[in-house]
Amino acid sequence: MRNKPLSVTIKDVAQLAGVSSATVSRVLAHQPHVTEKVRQHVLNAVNELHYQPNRVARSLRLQRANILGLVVADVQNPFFLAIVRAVEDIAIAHGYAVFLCNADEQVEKAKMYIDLMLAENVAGVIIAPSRAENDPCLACIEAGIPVVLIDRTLEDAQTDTVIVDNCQSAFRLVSHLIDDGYTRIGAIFGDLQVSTNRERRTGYEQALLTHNLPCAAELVRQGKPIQEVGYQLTCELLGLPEPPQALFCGNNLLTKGALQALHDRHLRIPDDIAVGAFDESDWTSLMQPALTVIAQPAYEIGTTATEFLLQRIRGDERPPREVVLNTAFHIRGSCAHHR
Amino acid sequence: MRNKPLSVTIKDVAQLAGVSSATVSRVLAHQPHVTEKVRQHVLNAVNELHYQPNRVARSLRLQRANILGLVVADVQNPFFLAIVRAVEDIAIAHGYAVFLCNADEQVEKAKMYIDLMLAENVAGVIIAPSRAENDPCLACIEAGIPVVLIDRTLEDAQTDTVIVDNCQSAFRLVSHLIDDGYTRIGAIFGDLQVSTNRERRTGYEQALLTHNLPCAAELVRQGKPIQEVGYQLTCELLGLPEPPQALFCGNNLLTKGALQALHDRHLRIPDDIAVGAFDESDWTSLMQPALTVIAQPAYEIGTTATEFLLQRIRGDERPPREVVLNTAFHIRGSCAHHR
DNA sequence: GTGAAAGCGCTAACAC
DNA sequence: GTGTTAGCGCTTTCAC
Repeated sequence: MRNKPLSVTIKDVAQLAGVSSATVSRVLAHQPHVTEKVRQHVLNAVNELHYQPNRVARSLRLQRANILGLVVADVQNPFFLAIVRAVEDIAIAHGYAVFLCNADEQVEKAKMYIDLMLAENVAGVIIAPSRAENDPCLACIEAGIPVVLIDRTLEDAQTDTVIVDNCQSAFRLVSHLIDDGYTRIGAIFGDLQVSTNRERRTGYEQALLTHNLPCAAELVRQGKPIQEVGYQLTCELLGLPEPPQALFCGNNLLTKGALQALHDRHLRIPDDIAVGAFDESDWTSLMQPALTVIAQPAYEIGTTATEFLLQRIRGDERPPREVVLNTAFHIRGSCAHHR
Repeated sequence: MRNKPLSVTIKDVAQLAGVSSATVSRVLAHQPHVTEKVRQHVLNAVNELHYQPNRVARSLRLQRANILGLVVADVQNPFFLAIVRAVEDIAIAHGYAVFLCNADEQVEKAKMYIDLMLAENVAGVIIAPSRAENDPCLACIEAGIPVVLIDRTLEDAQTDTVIVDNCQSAFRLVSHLIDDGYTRIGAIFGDLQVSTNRERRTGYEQALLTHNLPCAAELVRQGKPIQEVGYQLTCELLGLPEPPQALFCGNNLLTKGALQALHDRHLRIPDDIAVGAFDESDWTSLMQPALTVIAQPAYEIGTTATEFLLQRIRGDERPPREVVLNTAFHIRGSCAHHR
């Protein structure tokens, strides 16, 4: 085993400053009742020794680490990645480290990570699950740790939630397609156990109904929100006796699969089939033509959630809040007037 | 403040099993010299109480947490993201959590994170910096913590390194362009302080020299490896009196900027200009035409580095190793026979 | 206003 | 083979 050089402890500082470790602790915690002179001595000693408090010891003593847990369903999804960055930015600014957990669409992995976070005494947790399984998250609430949910709601969890208006956003996009003259609009969604996907489908259906168009069950498909499934579901739609004129993709990974399918069949966008999708990605504007999308305020979701969490950690006992953030609608070349 | 319910400690287990906490510790550490009968009693108690060792207390006691630090230059870069996933997978399998730090191309941020990691007693660190600044990383080595560098080498740091053969890979790609008949090949690279970028440029130059082509200084540009800079550098090349027939992009973010620039000027690939690039991204095969790229074995870099790090943590004192992994060359539609 | 001392949960040296 | 105990570095009563 490598031998780690001993680091400078609070005792070293106390000794150099000629006070007790209790006093050093008080000074660093910005507590009152410390003489200004003593305070200066302590601060000088801290600087001289480059003292950095041992976060582990503090965690053990306080039974709470200055760490925020963050569980996302898939870090490779740019939507979640933007959230990760936001949470990190805010957390760091408040002296918290972030324990990032990539559940990777697996409930067992999420559970394992949450147990790990609890064992690390995290101060609070932000969870952005993609599945309906709620067990892991509830464990945190049971453990008395503040929890903020993002991206989707959870029926059995009464806790702060930050989401977007999925239904309204989907309604807007599909309505736009209808206004462009498309009447036969296919749609692919992620698992319907997830509130997000249910709401997006509802928005899709309501748009059709509002414009007196039929909701053909054959035009709506759902599956695991990954690229391969997007590819397959799109192939199914294209194989229909009467294939759709336009396609609504309910998630950015499904979108990638769908585009791959259209590409492989040499279908031109929007001439052969129009496309509108949920989620902005860095390649959506690079495409030829660029993709019409609903952009979620991912970064803002992250910052809002983190601020809520920090409030709870500080002891805020208000009843749970649900914040609904606005999406942005970017109309680009992937849909145009039909025919 | 919320009051956290008391968690079950090693003492509770000891009491239920009718042994001392030391024995429980021994059983859980898989130490020998424990009667099978006692062992069973302890394990039963552990299961019954759902005991989970407090990782914080263990860290404090051992002066070393079961946490691996991972510092990447930019998590939004798919290359680093793949590494993140790899490190996580291996670490978790060995009972380690991962403390992910996104340096975000900022040395100060990297330094701050590294201080934080040291204060958290991480067992070891994997660093994938994008800048030449080496200070933060050296702090770990000084602190006696095992360090594995990935993606690039660091002259003043004698420590394990996992990289790819950037020079050879660039040589291969540029040679391919030359074989296709392109003689005037522009190139854009990230900062030349970074070994990776220097090597890629060397490969580019050697390919030209080997094929008896001139190395025109005007055709080579470098800057911060971000999309905006890629855009700008490409515009500069296109603005030359005699613009390049082909473009070699030395990094995936530069590539995105370059493609955006070509797109904005309505240049067709490969008819107007051919493109070859470093790094596979999820959109490179989605493009029309798909992009010819050198794919780095990002996941393998991550797994290799993590395995090295775990060996060092276990006390391996071998001299530092440098592993060079192979890249893959995917020839696609973005370059074709010239004229 | 400051110090002494206990103790967070765990491991490892030392008894027996 | 198992128990007793000290102590990791910190915060926080409780004295004075």
